[in-house]
Amino acid sequence: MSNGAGDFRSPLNRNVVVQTALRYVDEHGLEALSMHKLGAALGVTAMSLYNHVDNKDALLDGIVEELWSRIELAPNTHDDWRETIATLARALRDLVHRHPHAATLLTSRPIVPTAALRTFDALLRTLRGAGLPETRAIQLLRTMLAYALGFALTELSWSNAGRDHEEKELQRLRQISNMLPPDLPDELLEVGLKVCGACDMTAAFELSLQLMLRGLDVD
Amino acid sequence: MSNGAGDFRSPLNRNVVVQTALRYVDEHGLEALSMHKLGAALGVTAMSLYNHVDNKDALLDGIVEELWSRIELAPNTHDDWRETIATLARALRDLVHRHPHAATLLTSRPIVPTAALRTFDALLRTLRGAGLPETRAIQLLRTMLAYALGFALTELSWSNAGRDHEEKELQRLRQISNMLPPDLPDELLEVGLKVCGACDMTAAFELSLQLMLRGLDVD
DNA sequence: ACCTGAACACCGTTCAAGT
DNA sequence: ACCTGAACACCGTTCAAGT
Repeated sequence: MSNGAGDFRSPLNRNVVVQTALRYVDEHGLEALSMHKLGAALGVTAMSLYNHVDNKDALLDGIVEELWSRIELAPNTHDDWRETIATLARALRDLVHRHPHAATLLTSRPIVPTAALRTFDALLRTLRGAGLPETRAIQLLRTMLAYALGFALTELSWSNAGRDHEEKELQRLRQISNMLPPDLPDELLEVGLKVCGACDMTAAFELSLQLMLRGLDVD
Repeated sequence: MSNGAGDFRSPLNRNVVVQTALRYVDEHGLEALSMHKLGAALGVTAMSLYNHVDNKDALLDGIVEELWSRIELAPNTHDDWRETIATLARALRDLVHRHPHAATLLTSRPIVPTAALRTFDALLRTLRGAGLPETRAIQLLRTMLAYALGFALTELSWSNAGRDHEEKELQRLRQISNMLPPDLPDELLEVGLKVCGACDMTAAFELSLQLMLRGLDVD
């Protein structure tokens, strides 16, 4: 018996290593991920992972690839390019919400995986098909990327524990005050509660999204 | 002689520890920061830092505080609230650009320092003074925060080495292709170059900014 | 081809001890 | 009050050795 999973386990490969790493981060947080512990989770020692991944940085890059490959664009039923681009924004925010602990990697690892480019390519095609000039389409894409990713990441970082909006008001306040400085002057407390208050973030996201698209529209 | 700086050095305090930490991250990158090395940079052993900071997480939180306190809002000369909010967006992007290695902390540490709240408070006052309903002002603030932070962070992560736009075209291409997968299909290469291409990011930022503000305007 | 043991320098953190 | 030495468990990574 050479490992806890028995001897019938198929040999490791890069893909299962990366998949397991993402699952591990989803469950235990990014800081908890180590080569040793990931190895243990796979019934193997840390050193064995280096047969499938160059080093830890490469593993993190692998997670980013995996994230981009899991983006789920809603089917583009409407023939409106504004809806198409809104779809990307929602899909990105969804992705961040599904992987809150791994999402920061999307802006901290400087790589653009194939899966991301495929998504961009499809979107640019649609936009061009709708008659948008190419430079405009690219600018639009970049803007939406930045908005959706930025919104989701700040939203997440400022309400980390806040799973659902179902929680009790009192513990919501407690949670917000944990993010605020303990020595916060009274006159700033109100501002903190307002800006960090959970409210309906989905609605806020949609509203700003529509505003942006309208801004593009009147051009 | 108890340390490299001589015996006349004034005793450490939390502020100089945090300041030095930020400077260290600015120079050597976030990954390079360790308690041991920060101690050495201060002419002291790692353990001594724990007299001024609870632990490394608290140190990182301190850096986030420091970052927010270094935001520089351009003076609000115009009486136009759209310019006021644009000023915040530019200041945030500037801040990220001035501290590219530390900036990711802004969305990975779940705290909202006093300096941030003070900035928000001033802005909300101005917006209310211009006649905007409070809920609208807050939503506007959140949107701009997300947009500016998101734009700057994605911009940074996808052109990490790209210091100035003055660089040679060839090495710019080389740099981009470093971010792209080595096995990228040809048909996606063009998309990658377009989306990641440096172009004039400041202009792109401004353009989208104006579009968003215009979207708000026609309401 | 894949995995391991032993080993390395480095990490965060503690605690008792020094001044 | 502030700093240190010794010590701890835990990192990432290498390499020679096993199958």
